[in-house]
Amino acid sequence: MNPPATSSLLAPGQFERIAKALADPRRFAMLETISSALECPNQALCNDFPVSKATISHHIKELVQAGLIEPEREGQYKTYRVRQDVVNAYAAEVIRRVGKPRARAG
Amino acid sequence: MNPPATSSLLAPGQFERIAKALADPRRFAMLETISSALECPNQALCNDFPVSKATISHHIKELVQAGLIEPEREGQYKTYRVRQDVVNAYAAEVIRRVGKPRARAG
DNA sequence: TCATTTGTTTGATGGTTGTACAACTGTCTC
DNA sequence: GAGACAGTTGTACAACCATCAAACAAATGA
Repeated sequence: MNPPATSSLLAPGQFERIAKALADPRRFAMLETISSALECPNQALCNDFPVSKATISHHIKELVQAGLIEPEREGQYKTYRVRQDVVNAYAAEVIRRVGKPRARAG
Repeated sequence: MNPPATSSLLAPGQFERIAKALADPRRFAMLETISSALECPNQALCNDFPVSKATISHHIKELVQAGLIEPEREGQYKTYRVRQDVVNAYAAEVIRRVGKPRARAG
């Protein structure tokens, strides 16, 4: 029962999914673009990245499934927001797992 | 010690390399294993993971090239240590880039 | 030097993934 | 409903990658 501190935000398997989502440079750049605006319309991504809209949709899907961004419908359009708490939880989890010497459990 | 800024530790391109290195679950698990001991001999990895030594060598190489671990020769054997400063710098860089709303450059 | 142990490199292979094109769904306006 | 715009999905392909087996290299010990 005791939900531990920071990592409880990440569902099982989410850590790996995030790691994979962040691994592709283009996808990470898209995440940065989304992060650079409070609300990023999909079209902005189509303008900023020289890939087809299908590819953008694919990357967006990965980011959403990783829990890194949240889509918002605005009528015909779609915008996205970065889940900063998830990003922070991921970074914290990385540090917790490999960022400091493990306690000797002794 | 006062490790100055967090990201200056990462060389150009290292961020992407680290992201890719962390993306594979098995490789990350190896990094965890190395992190769990102050010095991890290669044999420990061979015992803990059901993959061939060639595969282990390959993953180790990736981790070294990403700057995440440092090899140490001990005569016939080899051990590894996690560069916690690099891990921390990576986590900090993730947060800096996408972990908080971008300043509006104002 | 030879044999053993440890780790690396090479070549091959099956799976994963980033990408595009085409077709589809959904929404808005008329 | 028709047409236009925005985004998704299916299919296909090329590049990448994790993996192994085998050959190779390096160090130890007899």
